[in-house]
Amino acid sequence: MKTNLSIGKLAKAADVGVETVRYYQRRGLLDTPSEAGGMRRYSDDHVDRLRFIKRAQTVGFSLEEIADLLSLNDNRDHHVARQLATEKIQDIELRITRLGKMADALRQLVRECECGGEDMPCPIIRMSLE
Amino acid sequence: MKTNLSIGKLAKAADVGVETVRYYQRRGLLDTPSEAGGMRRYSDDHVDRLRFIKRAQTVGFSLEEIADLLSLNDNRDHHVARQLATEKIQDIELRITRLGKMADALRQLVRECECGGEDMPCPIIRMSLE
DNA sequence: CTTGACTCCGTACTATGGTACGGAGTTTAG
DNA sequence: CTAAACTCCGTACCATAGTACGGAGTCAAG
Repeated sequence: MKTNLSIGKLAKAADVGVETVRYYQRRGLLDTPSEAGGMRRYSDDHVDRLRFIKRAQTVGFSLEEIADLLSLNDNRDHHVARQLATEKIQDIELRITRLGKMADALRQLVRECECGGEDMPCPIIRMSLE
Repeated sequence: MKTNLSIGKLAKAADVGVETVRYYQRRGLLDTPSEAGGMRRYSDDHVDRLRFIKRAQTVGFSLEEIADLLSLNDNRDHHVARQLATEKIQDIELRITRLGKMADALRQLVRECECGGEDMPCPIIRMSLE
């Protein structure tokens, strides 16, 4: 496990800005290691955590929801964690379903284009959603 | 096809605020019907479009990206539409993969909780993402 | 035919998720 | 050992996606 990253190295490794790291610390999403003589030092775990946050964002979770997800990982109270996790699984499955339908609609659109069908409005919106 | 909705009825049907409808109009996501004597009238198509926007947002698309998606539907230039659609399909598939992995990790977490394993940090973050 | 709800439009404010800036101290490469 | 690059922290600013407000006009139920 590589450790001893400066905040700059951490940010680069996770492909975020230094200011973003600090912002997440302020929001409580990332812990702030104690200063070992002037500068704080970070580890691979911090990199993973940052990457997780970024990925979760791209699939539509807010920082608050992400904090929930992260708390599952951190939480020693497994009863609460299980409850929360179960809710989040439902939520994620719904999102997957929606995305799947969007992709289907787009594939349909592409097929129609290939068949050269002109002037018909392509039906992305009118898909039987949810 | 039900038509002749007032903006208030439209908003209620799509479960958004009236101001949100106007905002989407300003952003060009929804057309603004011409006033038929003082008030604008909306149809079911507008309801569908609003619902589509909302769903797309919950799975992580910005209004700008949603405008792209909607333009696919509206676009008569099928060559461009096909190109754009293909890109979006890739994008959506990536999101689905990520969500699937998150769900897997959460299911794993739930299993561990059920087995009563205590004190081990549950591995949501350290999943082989992407 | 009035009165309360609704519409129109413009402008202003809000919350979220950052990004930029600046001054003082620290570290590290040459 | 010095100069550039980096760190720390606070505060200010920014974009996105709305939400609220207010005045003037419109519509519809009693």
